[in-house]
Amino acid sequence: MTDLAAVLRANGMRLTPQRRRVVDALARLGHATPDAVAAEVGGDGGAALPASTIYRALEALEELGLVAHTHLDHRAPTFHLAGHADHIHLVCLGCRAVDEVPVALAGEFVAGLTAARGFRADVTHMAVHGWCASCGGPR
Amino acid sequence: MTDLAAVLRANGMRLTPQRRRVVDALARLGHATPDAVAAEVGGDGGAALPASTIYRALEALEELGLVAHTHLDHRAPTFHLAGHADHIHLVCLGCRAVDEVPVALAGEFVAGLTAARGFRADVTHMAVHGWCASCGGPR
DNA sequence: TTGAATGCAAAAAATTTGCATATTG
DNA sequence: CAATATGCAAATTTTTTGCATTCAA
Repeated sequence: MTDLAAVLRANGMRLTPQRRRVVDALARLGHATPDAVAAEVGGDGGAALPASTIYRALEALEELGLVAHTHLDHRAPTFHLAGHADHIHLVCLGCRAVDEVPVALAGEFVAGLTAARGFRADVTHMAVHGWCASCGGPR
Repeated sequence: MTDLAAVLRANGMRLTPQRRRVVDALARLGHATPDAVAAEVGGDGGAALPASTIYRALEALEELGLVAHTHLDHRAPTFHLAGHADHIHLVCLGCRAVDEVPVALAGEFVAGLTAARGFRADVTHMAVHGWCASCGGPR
């Protein structure tokens, strides 16, 4: 909480009520598109925020690593709080279902990337596409 | 080649010169956004194709598993031929650089997903975000 | 006080859709 | 021939930008 303000301030940024509302919305939703965030923010009785504010807030928060995003589907990016990111998304190309698995499953993979390229993967941003148990695969 | 036509026909679809040009463009580019495909298709001296045709061609080809896409950056999806997908993309959140590593690195990870959920991951569609060796990471 | 953020409105992008017409198989 | 695709133009959707004004620190 106050930590939020601290991180922002440490980077010459400010904790505005709008940004707080965006963070709260993400906390409630788990993960959501900018559009969904806008709807949630406006839904709590408060006045809706203009799209530009939502986008700029998400961008600012992401820059500091407080928020991250993945692409679960074709269009719209899906944002979530860094703290909420405790799972990897499995997106079925057949039925579009989204499943989640613990990040631990990718442990070796991540370690391998670091070893091979010095790349520190943020698996919490990851969406893996493929075919779920019920779907046939490309036909 | 003829295989392309065969797969399309087997699904009640047709191999039109436009679709062939889109496939050729992807083959030349490796991977590209719909916009880049349009530019490449138009660049070879041939007439440019309307955006809708490009989108519809990519959609049709993707449905059959002949083409796939990833999200290397925030916006635009990046398409590539199924055959070209022999690597995983590492996208640096710091400098936006895109590196590639062999899919083999994810072997165990993929196997784990299948074991845990019966999910057959198509790693060729995967983009892993994180921080490259030269970039500091979230600050 | 003072630079960072917001609101608004307008501009850009990026996709999608309707439909008459042209084409493939 | 008959059903699938294309071309075009218009409509959507999504995201970005400019700027005067407000507000957090």
